[in-house]
Amino acid sequence: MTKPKTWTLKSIAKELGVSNATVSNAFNRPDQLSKARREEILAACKKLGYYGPNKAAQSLRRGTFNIVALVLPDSVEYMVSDPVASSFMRGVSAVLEKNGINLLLFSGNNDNLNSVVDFVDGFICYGRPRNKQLVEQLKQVAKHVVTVDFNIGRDASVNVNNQQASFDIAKHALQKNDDRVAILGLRLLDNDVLCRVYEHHEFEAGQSIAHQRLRGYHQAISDADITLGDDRTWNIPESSERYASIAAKEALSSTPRPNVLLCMSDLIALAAMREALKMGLSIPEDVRIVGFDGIDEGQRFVPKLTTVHQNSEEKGRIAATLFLSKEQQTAEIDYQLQLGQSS
Amino acid sequence: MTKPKTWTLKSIAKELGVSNATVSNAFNRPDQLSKARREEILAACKKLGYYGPNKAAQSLRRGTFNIVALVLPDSVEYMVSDPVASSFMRGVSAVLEKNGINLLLFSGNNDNLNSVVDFVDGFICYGRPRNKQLVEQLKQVAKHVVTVDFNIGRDASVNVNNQQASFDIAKHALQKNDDRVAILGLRLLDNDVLCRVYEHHEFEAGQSIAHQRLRGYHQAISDADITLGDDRTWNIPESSERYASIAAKEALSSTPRPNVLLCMSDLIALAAMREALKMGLSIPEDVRIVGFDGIDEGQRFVPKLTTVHQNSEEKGRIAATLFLSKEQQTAEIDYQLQLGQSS
DNA sequence: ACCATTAAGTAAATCGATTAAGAACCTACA
DNA sequence: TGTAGGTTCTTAATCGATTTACTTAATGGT
Repeated sequence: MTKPKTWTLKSIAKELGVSNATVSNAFNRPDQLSKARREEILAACKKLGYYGPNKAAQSLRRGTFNIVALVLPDSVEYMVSDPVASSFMRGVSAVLEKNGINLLLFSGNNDNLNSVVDFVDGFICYGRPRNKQLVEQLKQVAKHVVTVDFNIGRDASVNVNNQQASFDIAKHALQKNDDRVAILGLRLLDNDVLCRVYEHHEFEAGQSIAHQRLRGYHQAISDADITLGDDRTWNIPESSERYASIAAKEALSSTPRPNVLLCMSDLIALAAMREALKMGLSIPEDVRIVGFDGIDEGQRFVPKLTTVHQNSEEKGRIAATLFLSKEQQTAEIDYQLQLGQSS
Repeated sequence: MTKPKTWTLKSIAKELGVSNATVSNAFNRPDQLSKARREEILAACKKLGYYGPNKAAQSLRRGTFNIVALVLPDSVEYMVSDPVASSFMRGVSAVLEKNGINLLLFSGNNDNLNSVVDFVDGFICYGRPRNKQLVEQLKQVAKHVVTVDFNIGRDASVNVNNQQASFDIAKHALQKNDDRVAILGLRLLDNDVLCRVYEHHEFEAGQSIAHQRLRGYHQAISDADITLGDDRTWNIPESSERYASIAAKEALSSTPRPNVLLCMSDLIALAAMREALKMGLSIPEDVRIVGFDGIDEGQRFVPKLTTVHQNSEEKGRIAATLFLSKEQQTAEIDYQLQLGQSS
């Protein structure tokens, strides 16, 4: 009788009276045995109920897994709630699904990549994970990594052309050469401190998103024949309402009071708008404010935010494609200026 | 010198001059070695950059993976687009994340569970997968399976109390004992055929969702002293616009023309409403129509659909909890009648 | 001083596969 | 007939761990 247990390559081979290798080859390398032999084996396996080599063992041996971990900025919960993030995920999954690759959701709140690193082929990392240890680990991990919307200086990344987009949006906001510009920057510095930034030289060659955007702003400012004061740039350590409000308040109270605020995220821009309105300023008459991202709330706000909007789903598709190609490169995605009444 | 390669349990053991088993025990079974030894080993590993046993190998040996596959009814794409599905996912992920379990998304379009079965602990299956082969495989697979919103007669499942909910919604729709009732059933039969169903006896003990709902309807009908004709029940093989429209048209043209339509899904109910309006009937004056599910479109439709609404996020939490408990049971989740103008 | 326990650590089998190297056979050509 | 070349299949090492059964040493009771 046939054995009652669940079949393994070994037991099947013994049952059929051939070697392990032959069964393995029947499934994986048709050129290694005669066609007749192969079909005979495959048929027998089917009949006995052996559905092919165990994937876990196969993966261990081969070192490939057909799984990619999607590292989320925050909890999985956040990811499916946020429409921008959802459409990114839609793009990623469409490409992976077509290639028979499975998607593992990995929360950015985890503090250790190690819990998954041993059974995935690599990582697609959507935005900077909340837990900073993860970032450090991603820099070091010996697998392919594609980052989206941020850089860690390795493998591939997908970004909007930050410099160009920032240039465009700044250009739109600037109107006269006596405009008084201030910049509310996001993560210009490595340390987590909210402060004014006086020294700009070090940013000129920086590859971080913030530095790219800063260069776009600078270029537009210089194109408009405006001189940017040494003390007109703020660094906000994270995209939170609290920090943004403090920085915005400080900027709007500074002398000379800015009439153009270039903000590196919509969240910052919205906080700035709230502060400005609270101070009795009118937008855009007294101060023009522009953001970056294109979040929904910006479009619902009164006045509607002028910002840079990106195609998230395409971003997902590109990230996944880039991952599969295993190439080291930086891809750029399209963006559109979304013109509101805030500038 | 320390070896330059990536560490394995074996190489670490050799380096430290202890056996494989001792290193393994240091990580997994503290009681198997002295505290001093253990701390010494752990410290040395940390120093050398060995972050613990390889998870893939560990999983192969142990047969546990800390991954559960979420089987989606359709593509991943669909899942993140649909708000009800998204909130279900949110519930699932919240519970799993808390337990250190990873979530693998598995499309219901796949035709083979085998591509993942070897490296997951089991399956949470949200609704009947589009690909029917998957259902067959789920019935047979030697891992824990929790099904949601449908039954395959094994392990655990999460459902609304279909019979009670159907009873309630039918009760609400029925008003006088001369009401002429028709039932638009979903998957009452195994075969994929759109037809009238004349014989009800076989359904009385059936455990499928459809049979449970049917019993609820019957109970309400009999409570209202109404006699349901032998030819007043339709079977719709799948929840699609096309089938639903055909059945609805047929039911609304039958004699005596029904003035109450009990529909087993919102999609069916909406199709029925469209057909009724197309036929010049007014709702609810000429015909009262109720659905089941609580999808958004039903609430936007004019007249607003009366239906049964469920708490999807809680459903997700319960499904995950049930999965983790590995118990074999059926859980019920709350529901509310959502009263519109369609009845 | 003797034997029974207990603690600490090790050797080796095992999980389920892949694959390089080589054996056995067959064909064909000089 | 001897040998080069090509098929076809097998042997055995390997991936990176866990765990049972066993050895050895230390402890304790009488």
